[in-house]
Amino acid sequence: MTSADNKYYLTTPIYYVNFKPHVGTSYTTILADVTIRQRRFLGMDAMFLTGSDEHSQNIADLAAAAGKTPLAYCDEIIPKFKECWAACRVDDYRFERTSDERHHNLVRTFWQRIFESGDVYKGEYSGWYHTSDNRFLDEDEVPENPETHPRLKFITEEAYYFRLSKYQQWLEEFHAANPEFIVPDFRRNEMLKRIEGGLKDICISRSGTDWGIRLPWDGGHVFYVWIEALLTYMTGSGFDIDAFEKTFSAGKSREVREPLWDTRRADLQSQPETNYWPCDLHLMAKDIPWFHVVIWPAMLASYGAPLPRQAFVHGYWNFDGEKMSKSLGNVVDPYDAIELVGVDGLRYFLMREVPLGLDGNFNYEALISRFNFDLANDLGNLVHRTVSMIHQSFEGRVPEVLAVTDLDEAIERQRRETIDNVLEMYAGFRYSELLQELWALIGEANRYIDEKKPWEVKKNPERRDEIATVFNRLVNLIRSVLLLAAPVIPEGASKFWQILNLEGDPSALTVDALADSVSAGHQLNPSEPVYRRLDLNKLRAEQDPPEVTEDGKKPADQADDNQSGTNVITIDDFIQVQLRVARILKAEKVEKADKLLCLQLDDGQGGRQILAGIAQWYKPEELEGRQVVIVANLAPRKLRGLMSEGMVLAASDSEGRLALVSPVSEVSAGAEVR
RNA sequence: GGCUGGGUAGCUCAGCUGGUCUAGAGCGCGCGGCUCAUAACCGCGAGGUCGAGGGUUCGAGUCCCUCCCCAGCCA
Repeated sequence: MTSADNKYYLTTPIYYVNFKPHVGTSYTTILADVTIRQRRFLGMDAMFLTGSDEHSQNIADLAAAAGKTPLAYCDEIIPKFKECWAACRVDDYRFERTSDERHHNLVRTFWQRIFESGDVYKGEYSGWYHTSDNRFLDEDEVPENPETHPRLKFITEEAYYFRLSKYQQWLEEFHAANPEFIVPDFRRNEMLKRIEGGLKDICISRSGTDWGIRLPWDGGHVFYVWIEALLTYMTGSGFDIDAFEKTFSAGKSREVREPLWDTRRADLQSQPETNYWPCDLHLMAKDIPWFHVVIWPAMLASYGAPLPRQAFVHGYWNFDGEKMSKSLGNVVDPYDAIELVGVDGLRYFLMREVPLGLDGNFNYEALISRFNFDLANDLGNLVHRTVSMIHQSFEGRVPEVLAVTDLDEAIERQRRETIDNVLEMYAGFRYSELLQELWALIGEANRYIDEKKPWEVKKNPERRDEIATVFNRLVNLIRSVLLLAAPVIPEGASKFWQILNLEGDPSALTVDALADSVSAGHQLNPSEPVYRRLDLNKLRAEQDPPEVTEDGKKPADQADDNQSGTNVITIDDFIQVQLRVARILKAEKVEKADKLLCLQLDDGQGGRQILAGIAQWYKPEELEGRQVVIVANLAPRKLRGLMSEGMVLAASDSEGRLALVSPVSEVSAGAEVR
């Protein structure tokens, strides 16, 4: 790329604003943000556009139901999107609304030219219209009794059509000449097959509604949403269509740029009014590539504007293997994830979990595991142990490289290779692979520490030079990792950067910084954990609603009983249950639960709280001071909003009588029961 | 129904044009080591008929054929 081609412009789809964002839209937006951050790191003038698609019939309907104008309705929801992006650490973008006047102007001018060129004609359309998908259904999509469907309306109307069919051959040539246009390639193949299958002209207007942009040549019609919404990509790029029209008329545009897809930014320097256009990348989920790789290029070809360079089609997010849907109630709210593992945790998970273009599976256990293992243990602990040791043995100053061994050279070599590989993977949007590559280096660094045992410097001062080298290598390795990972984990990268007491912020630096290194004698700040690992068991307990099992009755457990038909267990099984004696310090009834008592116990290990279903048999006051036997290693869980960390043993007979189990004579609290 | 891509350790998946794959990684599990560190880190183990069957080849997760199952796109 030449310096004239230093701009990088990408778009997310402009979202329907009829509900707040969920992980799916957050994913696309984070994908955009990571890409933009990385292109800026490469020194590019990178910009991304997102926005709102407001002219759909179903927004008009929702607004009407709420007694508002569609515009006012959107005004209220849009801030929710912006807040969510801020929470995801996506904060530098342009937001374009289809209701924006600048956009309306562009749409009118754009289509007026196409209309005049003869690619638009008047026809009639009738069919079943889906009011929330905002499109007419194809014949074969119409359900059995469409009249009973709440969102379907039969509509016959005069309409204008765009001659998409005319562009079939052109589209085939375009895609043949631009094999990288659609990523990943299995999506490309799907689209190519459909194009080969033939193209129908598409309806571009609707009548009978006021909500939308009027056709400049026929005020009785409004543009069909998709047809104008795609153009926000141009509006948002700063494309000045009026200026462009002038140079176009002067013969400066199309003629010097055939074929249209050969346009480089350098060619456009005589036309600064194009601004960030043409787009370098359109990001989208797998439901809408048809619009972006077929209709959109054909529209641009008809108009005569430079074409976008690439479209990246990603998959959907499932939840626990099931489709996420509002009716199933399993739609993941990004705020929930952020609350648990922070922004970096969410961003890292989303980027790490999905290979190029495939569907992803979201579940909280996986989210937490990734956070704990990769961010807290591998990366976080690597920085923490390294910095801590440098403080202990080298007064917090990065030592000099003195004696260099094979191992030191090997780790340095891997550091360099990783940099090259990761940069290449960023270029191809291979985020999951790249994070694996980066974490392989982190793993290598942890191994390096274990092999070099730098803590021994205290006992073996003669190893001081050798160990000095180890720390120098480690600090520089960590620094490289932070620079490369910053687009994905901007928050943590910045905090680690501060611990290393480095200047600026890794997100604000560029590739050149990878060639620099920390000089010997550089003073580090004290370390503290940046990512704190979460206790999965505790969280799991808090999530489980109590409901059943609090009366102590055990449902037949089919999973474990099928070994030999009996209930015999081995000593190994038994030993796993940790039984201890504990003294009841305090007992009180739990509100709104007639069986439960909340017990405070001295278990000889600092005390704990257990909820027991014994209220019908024991009064709180007669329990205080008593010794009982508890299961000490039972996973904690929440009952009636209170934590229960274990279980108190009690015997119950066939007549339902219940008696607590106690040692026959006093023993010290915490005594093991065997 | 057509087209495309898959079925590899308990789970999630790597394995390009056939031979360092006598089949790998991460997680989980088991055992061991270390102690600088966020109960973190490091090492070892699993004996997986690489969906089933047949074929090509000196040699096949890796190529060909048939079948079964799953996913995507289209009709």
